Amino acid sequence: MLPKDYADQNCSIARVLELIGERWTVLILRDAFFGVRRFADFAEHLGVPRAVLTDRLRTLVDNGILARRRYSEQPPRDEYVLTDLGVSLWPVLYAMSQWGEAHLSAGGPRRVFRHAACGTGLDAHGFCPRCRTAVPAPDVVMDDGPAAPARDNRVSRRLTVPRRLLTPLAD
Amino acid sequence: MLPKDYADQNCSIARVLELIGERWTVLILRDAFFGVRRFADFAEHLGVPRAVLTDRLRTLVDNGILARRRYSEQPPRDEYVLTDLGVSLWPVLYAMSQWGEAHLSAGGPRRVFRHAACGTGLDAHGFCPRCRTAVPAPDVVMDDGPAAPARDNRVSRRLTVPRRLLTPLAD
DNA sequence: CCCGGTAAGTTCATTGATTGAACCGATGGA
DNA sequence: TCCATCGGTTCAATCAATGAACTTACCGGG
Repeated sequence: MLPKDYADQNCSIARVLELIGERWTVLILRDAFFGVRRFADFAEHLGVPRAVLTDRLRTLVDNGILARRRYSEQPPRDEYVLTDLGVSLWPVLYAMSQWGEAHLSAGGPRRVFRHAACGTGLDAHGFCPRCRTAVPAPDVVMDDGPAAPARDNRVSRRLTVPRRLLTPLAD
Repeated sequence: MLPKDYADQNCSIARVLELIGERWTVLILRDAFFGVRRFADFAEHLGVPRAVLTDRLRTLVDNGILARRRYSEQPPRDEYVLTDLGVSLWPVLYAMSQWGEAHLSAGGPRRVFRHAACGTGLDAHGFCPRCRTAVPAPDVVMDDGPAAPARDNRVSRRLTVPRRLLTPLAD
């Protein structure tokens, strides 16, 4: 979105939008929750221009939402993983997902989310109805729903389900 | 943000972002929940360029999130109010607000939200801990928190608290 | 040694969006 | 008559996004 700042500094929603409100940023975070970590995988999966991806990853790292980690010294290679602060954004993403599934997806949900501990589907608020507890992102398992889309690119095919959130993509 | 579309059509989050992901849109919705309805009030409160406001309001109306209603025939004057579909976006806004208050606001929350029926503060998920129930936007009362900002413009001053969400601004 | 491939970027010209100031038309009030 | 309000539109200048090409470092094979 935006030149990114909102003068309307007083509101916490405006402050959040300054961190995650730019175009592509929320989709980058969604992919990070699903296990995408590498620059090339984000670029291929999202179709985002590489220059924009570079900028967004840098902003997220600067704000402590992602961490850049070296996973290979020779050759030098970095990956981007959600920090604890980043993981705590899950309720925002989940709320968007649920609204979209409820109001924009004819034929049922594309994806469903379950409590890893018991396998029960989460409710609209991210609670496990069986355990009567809020389920944080690391305890969520994602699976295909009845309206699951075709996996039409290499990254999508590596994004196998059922899959626990934050589990890195296999090669 | 953006040219507004995301080719990655398969994901419900991407679809939601196509509706509410452009710059300013979420802040327009926030104001609509707080009771702002008129073009001039949105423009003054947000500091958004009028041409952009026109475009965003039109997009939201076209997608059924806001409704345009005539509130005066002579002179002809329209206002913008949330539809039921728009009101159902509250959990998305609430999740953003809670994350911002928890992680970006030193000195406690700027705003607090209570269950209108019992006066109890809502938890991080929008539940009333006393009634053990999810609280929809029309049953939420907003109030100043310990870090409440100064009211530095005319619209802010008309945004009195405590205030039930969706209650229109008085003149 | 040379060639091809992968990963993670950078550069740059073109296109598109945002900004802010100015303008407009209808009405209402002093 | 003059000024103000409301709800916009218009337009030039600025800023951001796009996509293709290029770069650097390394690895593996022949």
